Amino acid sequence: MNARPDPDQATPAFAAHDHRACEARALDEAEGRLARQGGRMTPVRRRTLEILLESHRAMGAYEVLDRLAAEGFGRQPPVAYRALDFLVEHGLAHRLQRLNAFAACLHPGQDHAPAFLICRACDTLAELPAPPVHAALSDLAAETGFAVERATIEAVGLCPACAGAPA
Amino acid sequence: MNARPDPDQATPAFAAHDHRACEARALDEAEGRLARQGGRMTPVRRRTLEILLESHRAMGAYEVLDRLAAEGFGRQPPVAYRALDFLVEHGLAHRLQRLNAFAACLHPGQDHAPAFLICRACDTLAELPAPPVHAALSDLAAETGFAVERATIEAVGLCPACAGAPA
DNA sequence: GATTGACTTGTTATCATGTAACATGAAAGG
DNA sequence: CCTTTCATGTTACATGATAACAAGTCAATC
Repeated sequence: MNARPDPDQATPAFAAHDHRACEARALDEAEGRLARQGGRMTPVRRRTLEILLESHRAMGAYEVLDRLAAEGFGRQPPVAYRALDFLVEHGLAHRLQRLNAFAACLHPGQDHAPAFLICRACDTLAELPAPPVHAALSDLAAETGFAVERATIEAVGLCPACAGAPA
Repeated sequence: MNARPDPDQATPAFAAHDHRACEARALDEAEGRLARQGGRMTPVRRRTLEILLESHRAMGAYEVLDRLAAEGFGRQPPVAYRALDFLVEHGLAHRLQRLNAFAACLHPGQDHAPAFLICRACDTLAELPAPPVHAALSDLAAETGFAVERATIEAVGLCPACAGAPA
């Protein structure tokens, strides 16, 4: 129930902190991680990670690309996408995803706190009422002082049918 | 603990069911809802909803657009987007969102079950370790027989700073 | 130290997704 | 009938993402 554990561990992003150190530590860990995993930390990749680390914000690939181009790296989309993909693959960055797709609502009217289950084999989508999950999320967020207004909860996996009969 | 409550209420999407009835019921409820809310159920909108209801799948806007165009409606993107937005606004469809953006990972190495908190005012993003939320989601999913492999949990709201000093 | 092979970077071209801005058309209300 | 409002349609563009290919780098071996 301690809302502020070791700041080095929990890094709330909202709290005031020594960002320079925060950045340096992440870069440091990255180097170590890559050394152990055999990945190569090249200039573009390092710079890309630094750019991402500058702010506690999610950035679009093209925003990153602009920065890279301004510093003499290639100005074509693949340059940024490749560096970003590399970082994600090695656990150094996250991709915040969106499906950009629509589905009919099967529970209109009921109070809405849905979660979505998407089968990666047959693309079937199930909408579940998920108040407990939303509650768990809101509680966690509240510990950092964040007020959740809307939440997106999507799971990818295998539906019973596809799990039973893998193609 | 009943894995199969009233099928009319829980509609698992994965279970065998009378889809014709399922579709009809949703359309029916939609009409009622719009009548109460004052929304207008026009031909494009109705057709769009029907298309979405045909399958338990999420569809891309351009996929819907192709269908609409083939049936004599406009063939420009806004036609589909407007109909879909309308349905979403009136609670008749969901938009499965993802941010399509990147952020540096602040907890590399730790076992990863993160949730993201995105402040809508300052765009600051916090990454939280959220095993309880993932656990709650997996438990819920397991009740339908779905095996979660990856989950995306994103919350939009106000960070403490922006909540305290609303611009 | 030359050669090979894997990997990285860069390019061009194209596709997919989403929106802004404006013109026309139908419908409800006075 | 006229006005206001909302729906539909268009063109044009912004943004996000990838395929396919050419060239450079680097380490390891022969």
